[in-house]
Order: sequence, then C-alpha cells, then structure tokens
Amino acid sequence: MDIQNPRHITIGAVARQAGVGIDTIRYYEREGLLPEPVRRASGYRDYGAGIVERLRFIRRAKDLGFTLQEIRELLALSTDRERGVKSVKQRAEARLGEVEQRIRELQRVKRGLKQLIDACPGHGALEHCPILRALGGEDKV
Amino acid sequence: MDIQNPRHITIGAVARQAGVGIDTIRYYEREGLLPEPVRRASGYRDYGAGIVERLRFIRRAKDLGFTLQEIRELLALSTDRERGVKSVKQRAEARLGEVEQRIRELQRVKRGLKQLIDACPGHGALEHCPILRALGGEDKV
DNA sequence: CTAAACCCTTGACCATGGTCAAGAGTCAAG
DNA sequence: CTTGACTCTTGACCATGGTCAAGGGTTTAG
Repeated sequence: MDIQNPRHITIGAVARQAGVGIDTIRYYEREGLLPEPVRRASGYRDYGAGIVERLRFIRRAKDLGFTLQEIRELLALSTDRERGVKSVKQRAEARLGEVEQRIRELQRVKRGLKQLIDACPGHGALEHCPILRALGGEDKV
Repeated sequence: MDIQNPRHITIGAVARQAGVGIDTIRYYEREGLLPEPVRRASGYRDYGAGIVERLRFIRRAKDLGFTLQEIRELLALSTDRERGVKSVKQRAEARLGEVEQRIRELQRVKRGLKQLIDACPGHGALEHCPILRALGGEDKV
C-alpha cells in the first residue's frame, strides 16, 4: 500500500537519500536534533518528507563549523516565529566572530612556525636547531 | 638528605614547577612522551632536573598545534643525532602546511557566513531568512 | 607517635560525533 | 512458507587529552 508515498519512508531510505548512516539518524534523534517520528505498528520509524531537508540543514550547518549543540539551537529558533530571524542572525554573527578569532590564532601559530623554519638550516648539530631550542631548550631529562 | 637537590624531585614538585597536573605527567609517561623515571625504594618517581624543560617543550609544541602523537615523534627525533635536524624541520614544515590549509578552510567558512549575514534583514518572516534558507530550506518534518 | 600531606596503581569518567555488535522482531519477494 | 534484507533496543567502543576516585602505602613536621 502506497510504498513510494513519501509519507511512508523508513529510516534506511532516509539514510540513503540524505547520505548519512542509519545510526547517525538515530543518534541525532537521541540528541534532540531530529523530532521523534511516528511509529508503525511494528515499531519502525515512519518519516515524513521533510526529514531529508532537515538532515541537509544539519550537514550544511556542520560544514560551517556549528557544533551539534549550536545546530540544535538554530533548529529550535527556526520553528519559533516570535524570536526567529533576529536570533538566527545573531547566532550567525557570533559564529562568525568565533571563526575570525580562530583564524587569528592560527595566523599567530603560522608566524611562529615560519620564523622557526626560516631560522633552521636543516642540517648540522641538534644543539643548534632553532626549532628544538625554541620548543624547550636542551633535551636533558 | 639533600632535599633540595634537583636530583631528588618528586612528581608533585615537577607538576608545580611545570604548571601541569600530576595526573597529566603520569598520563604523558603512559603515552610515551616522558621517560620512565627512576624510583625510590618506596616506589615514588624520582625525577632529574631536565623533566621540567621537557614538559615545557611539550606545552609549547601543543600551543603550536602539534598533537601528542606529533610531539612524541619530535621528542624521538630530538634525541636521534643521525636524522635529527632535517627531520625536525620537515615536521615543522608539514605542520605549517596543515595550519595554512586550516586557515584557508576557515576563510571559506567565514565568507559563507558573511554572505548570509549581509543578506539577512534581521527581522521579518522566517520564510525569508536567507540563513535558514541557505542551511536547508523549509522546516517541514 | 601521630596526623597531614604526599605518592602509588587501577580503572572509571568527561565531551565530541558518531560507529558497531548482539539478539530479537518485521517485512517483502519468490 | 521461507529466506534475506530490514529494523528495533541496549550498550559497548573509537580517538583525543586528560581528570578524578578508591583504597592503599610513605614521608615529614610537630
């Protein structure tokens, strides 16, 4: 009965369509990122059509560096018609700030490494290696 | 008998001087980042003076983004007088490449977020929020 | 001598984002 | 009806870098 109706889609089909593992879907459900779907008499999860879009949302947000915790909040906001758009924009701005901070940290690390590499002749006695010296001096233990 | 001789320094003193936890020192020992120290008759670890420098080495390398695995390798190289300097420089260069790659990824993320934020009015219907739309479209599940 | 402060080992636990296995029930095709 | 593919739950396990607790022995100051 109506097997290809998108109103009757099993977890395996969802997993295939969204390109994630079955266990991942159940994990997201446990973690509150996906609503608990209705169940068939057998106990099988029975998903509506929107589930694949929601998984796609999660994947894209993950690619933008949001944690599952942050994504859970975004999803909650996206169904809150009172506070919605403003808060979503604020979250995105906060996330942007974190990304910029992380970029600055990495650029500092990069400069540190570059200095060491440029100063290192690449041969000779270990005692004169600026990398090892900068990291902590002699290796007497 | 000679209590302040640096040849008789307990794990607690090492931890204080290096600014790490006692458990961290034992953890590093288990993980092969620190040599197994000699033991007193009581079984107490008995460290030489170099241990604090070595812990400092580890901390600085960690700040530069090396994993403990990489640090273990650096430490091994720093005592290998044959292959030493050249390999150390190569490790640092590899690490630099990783850092640069990560910076590029984050800059891509940053651009994506910026576009969304700039396009978002910050008010109005959720249906028109470009952030939510970009992340995955409607929220029908 | 006693008590506080220290040390020992073994093994569990934290967060993160899942993955996998066991054992049992369900569904669809032939 | 049977077989194979699918699903269910519970709970263990992966890496990373530690942290903490239990239950015991040691050392040192007063």
